[in-house]
Amino acid sequence: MLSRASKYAILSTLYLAEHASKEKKMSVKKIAEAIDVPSPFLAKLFQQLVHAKIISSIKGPKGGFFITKKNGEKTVCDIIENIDGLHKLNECFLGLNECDGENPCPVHFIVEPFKRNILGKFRDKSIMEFSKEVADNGRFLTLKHLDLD
Amino acid sequence: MLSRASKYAILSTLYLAEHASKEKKMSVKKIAEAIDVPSPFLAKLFQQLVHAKIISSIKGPKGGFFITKKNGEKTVCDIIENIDGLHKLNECFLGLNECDGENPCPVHFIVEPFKRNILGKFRDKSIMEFSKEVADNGRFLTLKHLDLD
DNA sequence: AAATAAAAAGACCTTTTTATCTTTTATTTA
DNA sequence: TAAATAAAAGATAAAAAGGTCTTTTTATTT
Ligand code: FES
Ligand code: FES
Repeated sequence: MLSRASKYAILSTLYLAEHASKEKKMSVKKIAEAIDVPSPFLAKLFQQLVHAKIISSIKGPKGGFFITKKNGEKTVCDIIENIDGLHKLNECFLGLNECDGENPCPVHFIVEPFKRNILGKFRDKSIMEFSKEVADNGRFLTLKHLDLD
Repeated sequence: MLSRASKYAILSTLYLAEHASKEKKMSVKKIAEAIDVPSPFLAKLFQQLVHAKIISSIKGPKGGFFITKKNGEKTVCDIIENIDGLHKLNECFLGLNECDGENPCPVHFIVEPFKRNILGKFRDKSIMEFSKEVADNGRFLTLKHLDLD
């Protein structure tokens, strides 16, 4: 449904929202390490997110990425839109050219409520609100801590 | 979530279930045309499905693909398992290494019920039953008929 | 038996996605 | 001002997914 690129971007941005700020910027390397994604790839993605004003960056020593108040008002939807395109969230589960109730595929009426639900989740809360909720509810952005094997 | 390969395989098999039988076999070409998928690609997929005893085939003139009573007892799950692997239906929506309620990602509790639902749909009905339901409820396997533009 | 129709098998090609590497630019600090 | 640090930009590479083509095998029809 979502590309890896989008998934990396979402998790990394939420991580950034929780752990960085204008006063405490973070380098790509640190973030990539923290949530276990390939850092040069993440660097590319972050470039796009900066461009889309979803996150901010400053070059040089003591530089890095962070999220301003303004940035934090963007949504997870905005991330997806800028990496994959929003249509990726609305494709037919079985690959029909369109997903709509007029011409439903065999699983449309199972899939459609889910899609509405997740779209709402990604659209109706700002990244800052979403991030707070994630932290409050003890959701995970990585399972790195489980690699005890 | 599912690869195109799986989607093609599911749609084509359901089409076969509805339109072919031991007495009325169908060639790849006809099926591919009917549901609008690339025929050499579908040929490959059907090879795998024959191997997995999900569909049957006879070579030569008057040959083609069809579904026996025995075949019809398989499930859509079996198709997915043989093309993509079932794990594709159980991956974390945001790409965490595992999807489980002990270590949920930010959207786990939205995604998990949907996954259970769709898995049930694909597992608890035989392909023949599923196909009948699809026909009875007027679900579509292609939107070819809409290409009036 | 010869011609033909269709699947099986496997090699091959193309595009997209994922990932890396290198150079440049901006900023800070010593 | 020089050295160091970190992002920006862009070229490149590797892998996976998607798709095509050719040859072989099998069955049927004439
Ligand atoms: S038509 Fe297939 S999911 Fe809506
Ligand atoms: S943990 Fe992400 S969907 Fe279950």
